[in-house]
Amino acid sequence: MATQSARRTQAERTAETRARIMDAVVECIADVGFGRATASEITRRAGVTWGAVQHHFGDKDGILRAVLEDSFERFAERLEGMPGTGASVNERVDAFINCAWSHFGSADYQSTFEILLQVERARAPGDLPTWQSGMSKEWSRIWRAAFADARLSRRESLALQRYTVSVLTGIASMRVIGGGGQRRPDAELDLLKDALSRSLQGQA
Amino acid sequence: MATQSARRTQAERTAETRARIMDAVVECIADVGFGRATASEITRRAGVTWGAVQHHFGDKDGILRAVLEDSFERFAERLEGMPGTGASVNERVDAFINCAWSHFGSADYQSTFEILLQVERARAPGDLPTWQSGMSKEWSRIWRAAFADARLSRRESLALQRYTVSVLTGIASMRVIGGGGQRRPDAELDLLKDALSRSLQGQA
DNA sequence: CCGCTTCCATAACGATTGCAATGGAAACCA
DNA sequence: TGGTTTCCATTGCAATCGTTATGGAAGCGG
Repeated sequence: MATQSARRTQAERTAETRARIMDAVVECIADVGFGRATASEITRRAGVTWGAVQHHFGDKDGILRAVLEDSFERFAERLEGMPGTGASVNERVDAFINCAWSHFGSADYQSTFEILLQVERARAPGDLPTWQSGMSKEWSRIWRAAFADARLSRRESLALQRYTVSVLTGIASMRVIGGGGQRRPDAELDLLKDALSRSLQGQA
Repeated sequence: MATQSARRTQAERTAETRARIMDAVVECIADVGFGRATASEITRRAGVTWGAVQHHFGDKDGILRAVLEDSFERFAERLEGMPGTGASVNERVDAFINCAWSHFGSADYQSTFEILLQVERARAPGDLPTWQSGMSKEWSRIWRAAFADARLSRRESLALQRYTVSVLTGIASMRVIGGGGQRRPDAELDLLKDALSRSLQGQA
């Protein structure tokens, strides 16, 4: 099978190697945690050597940043298909949260989250926070598009957005530190949806 | 000054050395992040040598666990002084969340949280999750004492508790990965309080 | 078919890590 | 006051980390 590997274009080889390395990083962190996701462990899982990593990503921080950007990108793509102002507020909230949770609740995001924490703590004081530079703008744009008809001040809207992100992040975090959170946090998500629907409809 | 140090009881020496080491761990993680909180950096900040750490805590994991336990303990103590069922639900919710946030929002908790993530990922599959073994019981007991009069099923009560912890954890997490969160998240906390008050009073 | 570039494996390197072993000073107990 | 225990500094070590330098194989353009 796949003995075509003797005949592949450079672009194909590059794409596959990059994907294998990035997948290995995510899988490795998910399995043994960030602290034990060493360079040798990553290369072992990816089935490549460190030379390959060096060629494509430069150094270890390079892979981590690439994984983060990839995660942000796929999240933004996922959010694109949100229903417009045609549907009811409740329906839009439901779709939005479900979609967002399909990202925050994914196994991959647990790894991304650990990378995010680690990279963020190593950030130079002058640089923009990783979340803000990578995700905040997309998130905010899509949010405004989905809930453009809500009668909220800019301040109120931002607070709601921050609350949403915080809750999703928190539920995801608890799955890590709380351990056995294989259970789907439907109750928590429902509480979040209620709060959103109520606030977006101006019910103080 | 403090040349009294030539005359101190063993218990005093022990207490001070332990406190200095644990404080150094927290301070170190808060400053440079868990990844760079190495043994030498910790001992440098504490003004002791590794021998002292080894004597009191055994190994590095020992310090981390001690810091976690200490954090849990102080949190439980803080929660003890909650008003009983005399006050109104709104007042109790307000006091409870303010008190809980004074823990989750503290600078120390950021370090604790990073330790928690790291230790949890290194946990053996059979062991209890750190949060559950260290904090869940106390939390649940105090919660039930504070809101004993709420007409909620056990399932609903647990969901509310989990939601509360998730939101607080999430807000705290966003301060780390979002960077500039020196701002007090009053708006988010208000949204949480509203959800709690409403649910505890049975307003579907 | 052949130079050239891209891609990746191999094999070292220096720096750090956390830990074990030993020794001595201070505090306690009699 | 002398023996014992507690406390902690020192030193050395094995392991491992991430990185760099170099060489060769695979695809590409002429």
